[in-house]
Amino acid sequence: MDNTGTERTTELPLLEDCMITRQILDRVGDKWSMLIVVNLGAGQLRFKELQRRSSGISQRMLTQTLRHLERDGMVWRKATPTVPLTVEYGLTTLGLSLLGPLQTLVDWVDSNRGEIVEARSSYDGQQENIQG
Amino acid sequence: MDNTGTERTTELPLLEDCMITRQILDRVGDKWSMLIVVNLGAGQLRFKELQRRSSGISQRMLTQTLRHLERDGMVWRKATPTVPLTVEYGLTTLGLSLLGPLQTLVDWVDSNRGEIVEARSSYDGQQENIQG
DNA sequence: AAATGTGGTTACCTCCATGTAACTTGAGCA
DNA sequence: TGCTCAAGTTACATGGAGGTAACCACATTT
Repeated sequence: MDNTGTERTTELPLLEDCMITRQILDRVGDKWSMLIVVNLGAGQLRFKELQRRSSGISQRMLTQTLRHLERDGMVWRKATPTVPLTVEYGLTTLGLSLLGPLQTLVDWVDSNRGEIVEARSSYDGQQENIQG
Repeated sequence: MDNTGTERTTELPLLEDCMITRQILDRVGDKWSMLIVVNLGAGQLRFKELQRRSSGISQRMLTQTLRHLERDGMVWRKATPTVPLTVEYGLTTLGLSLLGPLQTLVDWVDSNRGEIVEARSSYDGQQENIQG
């Protein structure tokens, strides 16, 4: 209900929505976000434990990914001022609700991995024949 | 279970599968693939028509994205040697089967866009207070 | 004094996805 | 002679995602 300047209640919703959708899907499609969400799906975790379970991620990328997810309201962060510092991360209601759609996609990949791999070999084989 | 070199039928499926899953999700998450798949979802299209419907994509990226999707067995290509050349693109059975999971994800984003945008504003507001 | 552990930040570098623009092919058409 | 079309290919430039490694603060342990 906040109109900047003159009323624009239902104006060009498609273009802006499309951009936001793309931004969000970019997040879903980035290298670590989905892994983090899935890893937090089982329950809250501390930073180091989360890093251990997300094999290969660096501190820098874990922090960055968590910040992005926190900004988007998928993940909460709770720091306890013990020594050393204790920080817990977990999924918000929003984050939890993403697990379903995500799982649908992962299941699809699992079901079709064979066919995709086969298609790739087949395609690459063709290319060999065409090129040198 | 560890045979290096000899028979390896169901060996370390997790690691390799995980990588392939990631590769495929990377494709899903790239800038144009999903748009192309959705645009082809309604039926086969010629190159230029597909480009027109995928607002903003360049010839180069359209070709590249289509090649990737073709390689993964999602899209078929049929060139007819007319003059000028006529090329039709469409979704394979595999590509069509992806539409469902994709739609699930897009629907989730549509349902939660408001909450995400709000979370972002809120988060950015906090940051302003903390930083200068 | 020095190492350890947690949860970061910062500087720096590299590679790749993407963008822009020019060129190609081959027939038709002016 | 040159322009146009479709469907690309190629060369070149660039931004940003991601990686590496060093640094920090603080208290405890060795």
